Amino acid sequence: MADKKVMVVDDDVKTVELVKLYLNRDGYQVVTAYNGLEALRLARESYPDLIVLDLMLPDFDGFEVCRTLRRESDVPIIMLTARTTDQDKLAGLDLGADDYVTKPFSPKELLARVRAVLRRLPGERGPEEIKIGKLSMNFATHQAWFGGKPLNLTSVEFKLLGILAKEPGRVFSRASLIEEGLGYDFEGFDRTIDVHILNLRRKLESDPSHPNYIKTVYGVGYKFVGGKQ
Amino acid sequence: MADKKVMVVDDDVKTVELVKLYLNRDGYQVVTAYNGLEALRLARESYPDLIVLDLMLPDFDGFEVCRTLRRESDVPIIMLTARTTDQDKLAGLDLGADDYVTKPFSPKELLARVRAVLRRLPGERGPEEIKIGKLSMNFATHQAWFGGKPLNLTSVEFKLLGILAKEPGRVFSRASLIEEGLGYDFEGFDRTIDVHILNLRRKLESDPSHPNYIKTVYGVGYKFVGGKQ
DNA sequence: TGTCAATCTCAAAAAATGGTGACCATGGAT
DNA sequence: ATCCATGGTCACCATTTTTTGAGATTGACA
Repeated sequence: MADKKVMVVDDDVKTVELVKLYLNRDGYQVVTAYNGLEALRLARESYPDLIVLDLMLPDFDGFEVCRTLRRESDVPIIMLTARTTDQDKLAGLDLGADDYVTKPFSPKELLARVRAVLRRLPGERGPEEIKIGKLSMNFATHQAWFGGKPLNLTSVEFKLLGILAKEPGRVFSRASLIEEGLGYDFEGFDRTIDVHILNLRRKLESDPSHPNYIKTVYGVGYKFVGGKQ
Repeated sequence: MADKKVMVVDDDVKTVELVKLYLNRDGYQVVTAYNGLEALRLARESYPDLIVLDLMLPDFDGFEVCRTLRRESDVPIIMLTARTTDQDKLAGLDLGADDYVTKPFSPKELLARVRAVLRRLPGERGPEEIKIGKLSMNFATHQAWFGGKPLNLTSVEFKLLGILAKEPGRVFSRASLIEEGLGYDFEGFDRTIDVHILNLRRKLESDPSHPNYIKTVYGVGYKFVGGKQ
């Protein structure tokens, strides 16, 4: 999944830095602006996937920026506001902001909302279902079938098979399977992958020692293929 | 947009004034009534676009008023009810109200619902009612039935079950259940979800330790399924 | 064919996960 | 004030999953 770009607009440098830190740590690319004019210019040239926009800006306020942006694109906007009265909240939503967070906010909450807004975006959730040869996987329900029969996979197995099956034929190194499947912070050995692959093979290959679907590419890694190949 | 007219009916003057204040401030025209008879008379002569109606009125109760009004027009009605006591009374009855707010309510919340009902924003509110297998839920009245029998759910339980049941089969992580059900600002642990699920199971599974409907997906989260699966 | 590293396999050890009862805090209702 | 429903937390346990270690096997290549 390509990194999403988030633009953070606030006149307070500390706030911007804090938000940027958290967003970066969660894998987002971040661009920053400290006033409305800069925000508009940057939005037009860097096409962020989402904008976190403070209501109070030195030149003209977030309302104005929000309205202008909305005339030009339908980029999701999360409003940041220190005001807490109901009118402001509702007015903010009316302007087309997708969500709002009142200051002071916890970075965790903002992060959660950023994720939620991006998740709700049409098409951003990736395919819910794939079908390659005899394998079908449904990522919404976490179910997989092979030749019509349900596979009883653990969550790691499901994740790994998903990574492989989403790009049939492509070879994934153990390192990249670990990163994507077990997380960047995984500290263990890459032998672990071997065992998961073994278990997967036992669940879907008729002869696990001579796999037809989950193939080893000697010295490189593993790949999934739809049929004999 | 032309000013919408909202009729507020409650025997408590303070409540009426508060609601009126907020509605006015948000650009609505407001007419008020303090008992059922007055409400009916006023509804017939002033044609409000929406009615906020207290369930407990001095002369005859909101049930009667609601039913009578509904016989004469399809004006949207938002019911105000006290939290637990009236909830039992509501069991099994279809009032025909469009939404339902429990006292004590924040003016902010009521305002949001008024706007939602009047604007009928597409997608803003899901379906008012769902039915999956033996489960039915009515989101307007906050009632749920299982196999025809009313479930006595707390508000968190109702919300969580609603999230699960709106997309049967879909697996929800504890994190997303927290975000959607308990709010983005929830600071607690995800074990809290487990306990709510436990309580839900006790209320609708015949054998809570071997659930047929609210299933655990080990290492991932929970899902609701209509029947055996 | 011999050699070495890569991979496979098994089973034990370790860790993660989820169910559940008990406890506490809060806030309404009585 | 007292009681009760609600929601949150904790700790213990059983179960399941994940990881590891060690030996067996396989593949590439001189």
